[in-house]
Amino acid sequence: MVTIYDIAAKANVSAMTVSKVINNTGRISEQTRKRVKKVMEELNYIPNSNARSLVLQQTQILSLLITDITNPFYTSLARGAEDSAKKLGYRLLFGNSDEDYTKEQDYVDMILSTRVDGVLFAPAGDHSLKHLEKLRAHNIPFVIMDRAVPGIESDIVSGDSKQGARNLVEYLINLGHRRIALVNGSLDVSTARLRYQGYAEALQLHGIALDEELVIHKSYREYKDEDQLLQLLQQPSPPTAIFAANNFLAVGVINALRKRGIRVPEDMSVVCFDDLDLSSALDPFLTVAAQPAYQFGAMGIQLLVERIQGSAVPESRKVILPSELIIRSSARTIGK
Amino acid sequence: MVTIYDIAAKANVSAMTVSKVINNTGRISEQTRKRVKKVMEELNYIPNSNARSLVLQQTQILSLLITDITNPFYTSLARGAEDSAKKLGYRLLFGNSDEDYTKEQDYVDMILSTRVDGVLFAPAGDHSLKHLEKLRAHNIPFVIMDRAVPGIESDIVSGDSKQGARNLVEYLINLGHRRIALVNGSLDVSTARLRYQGYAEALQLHGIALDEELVIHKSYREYKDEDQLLQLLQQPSPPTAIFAANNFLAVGVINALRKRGIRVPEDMSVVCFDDLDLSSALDPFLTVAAQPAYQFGAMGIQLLVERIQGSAVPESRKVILPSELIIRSSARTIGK
DNA sequence: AACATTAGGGTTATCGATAACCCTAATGAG
DNA sequence: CTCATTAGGGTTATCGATAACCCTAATGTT
Repeated sequence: MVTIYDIAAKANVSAMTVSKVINNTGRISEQTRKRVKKVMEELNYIPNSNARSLVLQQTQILSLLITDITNPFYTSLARGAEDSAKKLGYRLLFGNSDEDYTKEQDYVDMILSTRVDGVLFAPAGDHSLKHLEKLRAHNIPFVIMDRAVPGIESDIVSGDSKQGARNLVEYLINLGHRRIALVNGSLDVSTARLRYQGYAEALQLHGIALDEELVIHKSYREYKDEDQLLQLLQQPSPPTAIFAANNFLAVGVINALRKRGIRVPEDMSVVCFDDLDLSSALDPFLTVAAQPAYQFGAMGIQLLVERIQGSAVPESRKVILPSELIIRSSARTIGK
Repeated sequence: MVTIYDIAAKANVSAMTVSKVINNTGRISEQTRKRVKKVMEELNYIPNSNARSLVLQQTQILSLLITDITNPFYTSLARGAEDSAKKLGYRLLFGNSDEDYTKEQDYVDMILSTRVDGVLFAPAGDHSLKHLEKLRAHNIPFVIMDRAVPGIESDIVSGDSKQGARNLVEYLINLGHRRIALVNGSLDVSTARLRYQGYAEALQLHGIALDEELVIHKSYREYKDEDQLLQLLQQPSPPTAIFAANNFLAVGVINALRKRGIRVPEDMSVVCFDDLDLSSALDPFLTVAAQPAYQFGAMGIQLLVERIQGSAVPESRKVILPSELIIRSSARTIGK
């Protein structure tokens, strides 16, 4: 690999002069500058960012840790983050924890040893606390995405899970549904708790008793376990509608229903949080509370960079992006 | 940040001893080793991989450059690559070129300056040649994914686009279709050329003349331009079936058709390359030639690491993964 | 004319870790 | 008892780039 010393030798200057040309600092005559630049091109010089980072104590790299790269919500978020990072002059190091705390821990160590300038962190859940504390202990700025983690104060960009859930459930109630089931994510994820609360509030507001028999808490990703769903349906007074707490759960629920010959929406209404992008483009079927995932990422990077550059207020900032109720055809009036 | 010198001072040894403990090299007594390790934990030491990379001349980082992070094909591929990289002890630096040569170039420079050990490269198209040549000029090993680039010899993992296309078109022919349109990607992408060839061969094999009026070449991502499609349909002898060269194009085509009140598959059959994952899980509708995207990534990393570690044969290796024809309901027998 | 500036560039130390080599006391061999 | 080994660890130089400071000749000032 060619280094600034190679350039220096060939251009008959010192390495420092080359460095000054590269960074546009110091006093260099136009003549010398041109000569150096020409040699740089001839030798195909590419600066070594490891060496640079070592002395500058900064890398111009941000890390984005998401929990599921196959989920459209996170890939849209990633694109928002990437575009925003690029605009601000940062590179992005992606990580994918697969909703797995062990993988998440590995990534945190990797992040620390890479000395990234900051982290956009979508936590797997409440137990991510110690990973965030580790980042903080090492003074790495971070912004939390999507899921709040009790016990940690920080900038965060999230959706309005409670309100979104309320909107969906009220929509179902307005269609005449009274027995509404909730297929939720794990309760150690903040969004799952809030969606549960929104669900409960909507019911209460309309004088409907919350029946815990109608609520399942599993994981946002285990959308293939059908046993619990079966139990749900075999109750004396089964639900007429199901609120799935995210897109993957909705797909799992609908698949399971169809396998049993239960049609959606004819026999069962289904709504969910998060849109499906391509799916919905192909077939506008699922009624959802869609979140502006791209904005999540773009906004997150912006907050993060402000934090890194010290231009942010000292207090932590909470950005809550509203979700949009998109009514399609997976739910219908009860009885008809 | 804590360095090995801090550890050394507190443990009353030299920095070199700490380094030896970390890397398990040299001769260190069990007693000293334990003492050093204890101090490392107390101080929460994390090695600086930039410093390490500088002297070792290797980073343990691989780069994965894809062309569209919102396409399920590439996200599955990314997961395969990630799992495989992790297993082999490498970190993964993602990049997303958005099918844009300029972005791709930026990423190549970034990759070079990061001094990654190797690159898994999904090229935007034929003009990626100069980017690959640049990598080669700098002696960075790479494996090409999905799309071959004329003019460059290298390891490559790709699908069998020609065969997959033939299968799809023959399937349509067997259903009785004779007027079959092709909505293709840009011809400066190898897979688009091969899918076109497969399409042509299938027609020829069955004695059907290829009518260029039925062929559109656009981009794999511009699936929203409906004008050309309109022309296609307004011909004297319009097509009865459409072969879309990838999943996004299929979605665009179907949307455009529906907007005009043309039903799929009743009025028009549609098939395509690449599956839609979530969509297909929700609604097994599109008949597709599905590629094993996860294997693409996993296999790619494996080839790459073999290349890096010098355990590969000197000749470049071409891995071709077959696609699978999945028949669902977006195409039907003509006339019925 | 004498001194102060400044343009243009060079020297040296440093970031954190490791390779290559060196050193010393203790142990072993004969 | 004497010399050779070895266990255990330390010294020094190096990776590539930059910060901080230094140096010299030319230019400007009064």
